[in-house]
Amino acid sequence: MSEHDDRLPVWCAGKEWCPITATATLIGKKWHPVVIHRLLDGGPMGFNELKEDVGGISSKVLSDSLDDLEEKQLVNREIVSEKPVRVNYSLTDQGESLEPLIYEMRDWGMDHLVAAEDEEDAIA
Amino acid sequence: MSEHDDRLPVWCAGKEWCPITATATLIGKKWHPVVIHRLLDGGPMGFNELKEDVGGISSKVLSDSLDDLEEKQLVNREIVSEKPVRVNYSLTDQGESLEPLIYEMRDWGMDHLVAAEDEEDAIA
DNA sequence: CAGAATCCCAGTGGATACTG
DNA sequence: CAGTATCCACTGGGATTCTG
Repeated sequence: MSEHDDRLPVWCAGKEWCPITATATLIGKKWHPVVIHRLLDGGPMGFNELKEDVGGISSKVLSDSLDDLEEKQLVNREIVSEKPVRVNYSLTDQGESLEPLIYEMRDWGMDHLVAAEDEEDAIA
Repeated sequence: MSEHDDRLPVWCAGKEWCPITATATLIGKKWHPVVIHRLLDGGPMGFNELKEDVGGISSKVLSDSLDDLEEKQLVNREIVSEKPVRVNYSLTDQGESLEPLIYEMRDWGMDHLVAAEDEEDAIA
């Protein structure tokens, strides 16, 4: 542990290191949570399979996202075969550990936003 | 319920409406999670109090964030007095319902990123 | 199949200064 | 006290095209 322990309350604030901001920085980009969710739920898979599964994402953006997630140690990239090229994406242990968080996001959305959508439909 | 129910698995995909992306859209901006966390943990408070509490955020950005959170129905803005101007920010019920998610973010960060920080320190 | 290369744009977020 | 007003730099993400 570092010297900030006596200054920083457990919950943190933005002044120094903040676990919430840190977490948000890791998975806060547009497609990251969904990509992780697909890998959690669908197991290891290839690039185009993942692309299909995520849906609505371009190759470039998925590629960028995967690069970022790999750099952040949340996703493993494994070359399975050379000809034809076959790559397998899976979650690292760190990535897998996000399971409760990702599911919490999904469940919250289901519980609190579906209803809102329906209300809007009702109004419209 | 709408007609997509038979096409969309419970977990969703990006193709149509996705609860994960929807949730991320709500709280995915840089300071949103921290602001919500401060309000969860510190109760209703005024603008500058919140600014201090969050730490490292400018007036403009906090103002923008609060506008956005208010528009998204996660935060209440209540004018308490006119002279001097006194405003009170608090969470709506919808905002409060994010408690498990926000705490999950905090806890995950504490559990999985503090160690990483320490490793980096060790290497450096 | 799994991307890389380019181009481009809108949206954040930060700095600074000012106000009712 | 609680913001606004500017200005700006950055970058994330989308469309399109090309490649080993």
